[in-house]
Order: sequence, then C-alpha cells, then structure tokens
Amino acid sequence: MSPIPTKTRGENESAGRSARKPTKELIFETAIELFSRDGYRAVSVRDITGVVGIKESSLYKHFRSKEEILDTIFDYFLSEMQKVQPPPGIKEIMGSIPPATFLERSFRVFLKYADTPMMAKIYRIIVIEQFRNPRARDILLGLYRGPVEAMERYFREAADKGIIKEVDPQTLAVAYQYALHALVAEYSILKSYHMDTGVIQERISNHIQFIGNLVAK
Amino acid sequence: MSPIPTKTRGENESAGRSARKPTKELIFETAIELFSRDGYRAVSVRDITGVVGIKESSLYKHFRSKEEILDTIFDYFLSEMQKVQPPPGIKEIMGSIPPATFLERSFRVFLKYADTPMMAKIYRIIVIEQFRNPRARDILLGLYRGPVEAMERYFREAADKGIIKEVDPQTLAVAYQYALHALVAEYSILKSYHMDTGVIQERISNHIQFIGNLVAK
DNA sequence: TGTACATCAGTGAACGCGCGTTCACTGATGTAC
DNA sequence: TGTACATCAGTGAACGCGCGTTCACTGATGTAC
Repeated sequence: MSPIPTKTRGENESAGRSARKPTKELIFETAIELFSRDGYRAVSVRDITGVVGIKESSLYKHFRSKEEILDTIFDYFLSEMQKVQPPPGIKEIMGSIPPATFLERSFRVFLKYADTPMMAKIYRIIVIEQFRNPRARDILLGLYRGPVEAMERYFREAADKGIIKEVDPQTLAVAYQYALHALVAEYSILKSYHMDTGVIQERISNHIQFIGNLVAK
Repeated sequence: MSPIPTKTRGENESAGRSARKPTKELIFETAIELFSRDGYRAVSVRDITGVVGIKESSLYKHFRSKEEILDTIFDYFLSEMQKVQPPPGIKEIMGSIPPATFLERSFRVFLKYADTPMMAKIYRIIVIEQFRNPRARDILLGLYRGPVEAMERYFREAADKGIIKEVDPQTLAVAYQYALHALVAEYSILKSYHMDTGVIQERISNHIQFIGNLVAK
C-alpha cells in the first residue's frame, strides 16, 4: 500500500494535456526535494506551497501538519526498501555462481530500488535528521545492520555448502557491507553536489570484486 | 594557534573558586552542544545565550554573527584533526611490528584526538550540515579520502619492503578505511543516543585484526 | 434532463510567536600620569 | 596614592521578518432523485 494515494474524487486521469499530478503528490515530492537540500527545520510550509503553487493554508487539506509530511516520506522510504531483500531466488542460484557475481547481483538489486532520484533524496533527509529524529535514526541503523546480517547469512550458508572459503562470516560481512555503506555515503554527497562520481563508482566495483575473489575457492 | 583565544584583558586565571570560563569559550562550547543535537538552523542565538546566561545582544561582542560561530567550530575541528597524521615515527617502526599492530596503533592515535566529547559533537554537526554547507562537505570528504590515502601509502611501502603480502594497496585501503569510517559513524549515532556501543566496538577491533592478519606474511 | 444537496480543494486574513541583528547605554576594570 | 581617561563585556529595547497553524469562506464537481 503506497503511503501516497494518487486518486481522489474529481481527478480525471485521462485529462490529456491539462493533466496535473494530484496536489498531495506535488507537496510530497516538493517536500522531499527541499528537505533533502536544507533539512526539515530549515524548510517552511510557505517554501513548499510556494513551489507547488498553492496557498499555505491549502497544505493542511492534505497533511495534518508539517511533521506528517516527514512521516509520510519515511513511510515511503521503508516501503521501497522492503523490496530490496531478499534477493530473488537466492537459495537456488547461490551455489551455481561465483561469490563475486553473487555480490555484484545483490548490489544491483539494491541500486535498482535505492539509486532513484527520490530515494537518494530521502536518504539525505535521513542522514541530516539522524541525530534529532528517532525514526531517522532507526532507519539508518537498519541500513547499517540489515545488509550485514543478510550478507552474514549468505557467507555462512555458502561456506557450509563448501562453495566459498571458511572465513568468519560476520567478519567478512562487516568488512564487505560497512565499506560499501561508506562508499555509497560518499557517492551520495558527491551526487548531491553534482561532483564527479567516477572514482567512487570504480572503488565500489573494485571492492565488490575484491571481497568476492577473496572468498572464492 | 587555537581558533578560540582564551585569554583577554581583565581575566584572572588564578581567581580561584569564582573562576569562570571566558564567555567566548562558553558560547563556543554551548553552540557545539546545541548544533550537534538539532542542527545549525534549528538552534537560535537566544537558545545559545540562554544557556550561557547572557543576553542575546552580548553574543555579538564575541562573534560577528551566528554563522561565524559555526566557522570557528569547523576551524577548531580541522586544527585538531591535523594532529592525527602522520602517525609518529611511522617509517621507523613500520617494519618491526605486525600489520595488525600497526593498524591498531594508528587507530588509537585517531581515537585519541577524535573520540573526545567535543570532537564527537562537531563530527555530528558536520554530518548534519554536509548537504547544505560546502565547508562541512569538504571536511567530510577529507575524512573519507585522507585516511584511505594514508593507509594506501602504508600498504604500498610495506609491500615494497616485503613486510606484508602483495595485495593492491588501494583496494586494501578502501576495504579497510571505508568500513572503519562506517563503523565509526554507527558508533557515533549510538553514542549520541546513549545506546550500547559494545557490539560495534567489538566489530571495530575485529575488523582491524581481520585486515591486519589478511596481509600478514 | 434538471435541480438540490454534499463534498472538498483552495483562499485570504489573521493568530501568537520566535528569528538574527542593531544600537545607544551602563558600569566595571586597566592604564597613564 | 589619586585622578582622568580608554576599553569593552554586558544590557534592554526595538527593528523587520518569517514561522506553523486556524478559520470562515468560495466555488467547482459529483451524486441522488
């Protein structure tokens, strides 16, 4: 269930050239854009409604408060992130491909959902708000721990089945995923300032290959 | 040269029981405390002066503007961070100790300067402001790249001297330092919310040992 | 097909409040003679 | 030792401005009969 219902009474989806996104969606997207640039506190309701093209009082027809917009944004992020795991058909293909290929494939699944303009912006909001907003904190802690646990399970099972070398699965998962996390975090800064991301993308591919080959038999 | 001069005319350092920190220092420390909790924008000049115990107009006797306080905070962070590198006597001891010990020792030097209450708080400010403030961004990018470069040099030289295995030094440095960066970032969140940091500290020690042993001959 | 009614997005004005900064001032302290 | 002056941290009041939210309203649209 999407946290942003897009259809309400009176909207004509087939309106053609004059079609315009529902106002609630415009508020939602504008808030993400502005919050991700300046942080929740620095963006005013008037900033948002000014971009959307409505008066500030109209915003309250769609959201009960400014805080509710932020909550809706976090809801959306979580619902998208749920799609990342589990990697589809992990059990079946695990034994038949080299670990580097498995890691690569898993990372591409992650990118598919996480490397969209909207998710990138929400990630920035979470980073900005992590010390102030407990929900942002919990989401970010989940982004640290979830992938490590998932990768630890993979390394353990793959080692048990004799597919990869016997290395402590948690140690390996930590070295792999925490590094990946920081690499993605740097990528996120660079992208938000439109700086060159070539070097960091190279480092990411390289790291995936390195850990994959490290455990390959 | 400290960005916060602590002595001015009229201050009596040996004043005994009635001694009080210079107001400029109190403003500086209070601003760090509040900015690190809520972010620069969310903290008002009145918030700061209220804690310090002066009127808001008095703040402008010490800082030209609210923004100048933030700049002074960044100055302080950079001047402290300069002390971290280079690890003292790196060249001499490099060959005589196992790589895991070298990494451990380097990390302890980092902790000595970075894991103080004040530096931890400034780090949080930098994280919060990274997408909005170009100085915060540059400092954070330096925290990603500086240590990687330093460790790359170590791995390269150590490999050249036959002290460690021949692994691509940059790949190794990336796996080592980026993971460490993310581990420290998670440690930072946990500490700011007074949550348990035992698990993450264990992971840090473990990671240092893992990479150290990985390249040991 | 025509009419009465319900729904609801959007409006305009206002609310109490806090923002960063300025400015003429006070009064304590240090310095020069 | 006493006096005149300079320095400067701190004050109190005010500035123009923007904040999140409320509220009675308008007017377009869909629904029921």
